[in-house]
Amino acid sequence: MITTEAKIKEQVEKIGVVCDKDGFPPLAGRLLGFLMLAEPPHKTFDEMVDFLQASKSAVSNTLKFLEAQKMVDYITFAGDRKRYFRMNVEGWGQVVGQRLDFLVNMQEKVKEVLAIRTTDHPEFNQGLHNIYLLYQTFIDELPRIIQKWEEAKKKHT
Amino acid sequence: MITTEAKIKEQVEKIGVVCDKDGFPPLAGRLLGFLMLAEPPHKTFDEMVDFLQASKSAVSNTLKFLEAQKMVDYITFAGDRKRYFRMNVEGWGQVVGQRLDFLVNMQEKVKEVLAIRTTDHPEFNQGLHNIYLLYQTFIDELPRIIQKWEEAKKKHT
DNA sequence: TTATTAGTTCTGCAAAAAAAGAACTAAAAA
DNA sequence: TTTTTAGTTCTTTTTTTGCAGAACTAATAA
Repeated sequence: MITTEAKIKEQVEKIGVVCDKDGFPPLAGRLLGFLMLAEPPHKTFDEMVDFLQASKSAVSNTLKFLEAQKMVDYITFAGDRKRYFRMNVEGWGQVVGQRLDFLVNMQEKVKEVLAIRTTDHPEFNQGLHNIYLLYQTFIDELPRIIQKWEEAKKKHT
Repeated sequence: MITTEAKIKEQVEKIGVVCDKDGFPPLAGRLLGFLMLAEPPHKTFDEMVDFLQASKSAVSNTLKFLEAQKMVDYITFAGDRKRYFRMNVEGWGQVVGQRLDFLVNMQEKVKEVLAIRTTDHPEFNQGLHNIYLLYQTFIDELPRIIQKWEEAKKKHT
C-alpha cells in the first residue's frame, strides 16, 4: 500500500475535524492524527512543527495538553537527545475512562440535588432519580465493558 | 427541608463548574443547575434572567443550546403565553447517547487509519486495532447498559 | 569555553466565543 | 388600533483562546 503525502494530510485534517467537534483545541486533533498515521509511529518535535506548519510554541502547548490527557507520550533512544513522541496506544483504556469522569461528577451533583429538593414534585424527582440511576448503570457496567474488551483483544491477536 | 436561596446558588455554581470542565458554554451548566433545583421544576425566561443575573440574549442563546442538546424543553399552560422551561429528565437517555457519537466517529477514523497504514509497525498497528476494539465494545454494550438501566428504574419505583 | 540542539515559556496580537444592550417580531391584550 | 408581553436576533463590547515569534533554559557537543 502506497499512501501519498496528500492522502495523509487529508486524513489528518479529517481526524482534526472529529476531535474539533468534540471540543479539542484546534491543533490537538491534527497532531493526534499525524501520530496515528506516522511511519514510524514516533516523531520528533521538529517533524511535527514541520508537518503541521505551526509554531514551536503551539506544538509544545498542544503536546502538553495531549500528554495530560494520556493520549500522547514519548520514548527516547540512547545517544540521541531528541524525544520521540507517539500516540499512547497502550493507555487508551485510561483515556476513555477519564472521559467518563464527567459521569461520576455529574452523578454526584444529581445526588446532592435530590437531597436538597422538596417532595413537592415527585414526578420530577423521580425523573432526576432515574438520571442518577443511568449514571450509576454506566459506572457499574464500565468494568464489564473493559472485561469484554480484554476478551475481544485476545480473540483478535 | 428548608433550603436557602444562598444554598441553592452555591449548588448551581457547583453544577456549573462540573459542566464547565466538560466543555459546556459558561452559562449552560448554571442554567441547567438552576432548572435541576427549581421548585416547581419549570421556570420562565424572566425567572432565569433574574436568577442568573445575565442578559436576555445570553439566556436565549443558552436555552437554544440546551434545547439542541435535548437537555431542556418547555411546557405551556392554557391562557398563559409564557413558556415554562424545564430540565428534560425524560430525554436523558438520548442526551447520554448523543455524547457517545464521538466514539462512533473516532472509531471510523481509526478504522480508516488502519486501512492506510503499512505493515511495517505491527505492534503499533495492533495497539491501534485494540483502540478500535475498545470503541466497538462500547458501541456493542450500549444497548445492554440501557436495558440494565430500564431494569434499575423498575426496581426503584 | 562557546555553540548548538531540543524544546519551553513569555509577550504580544489576532481570532473566536460569550455577553450586554438595543432593535426587532409575533402573539395576545386592551 | 395601540400596547404589552415574551422572547429572538442583531450589533457592539468584553473576555478568552490560540498562535507566532522571540527570549529563555538545560543539556550536549565542539
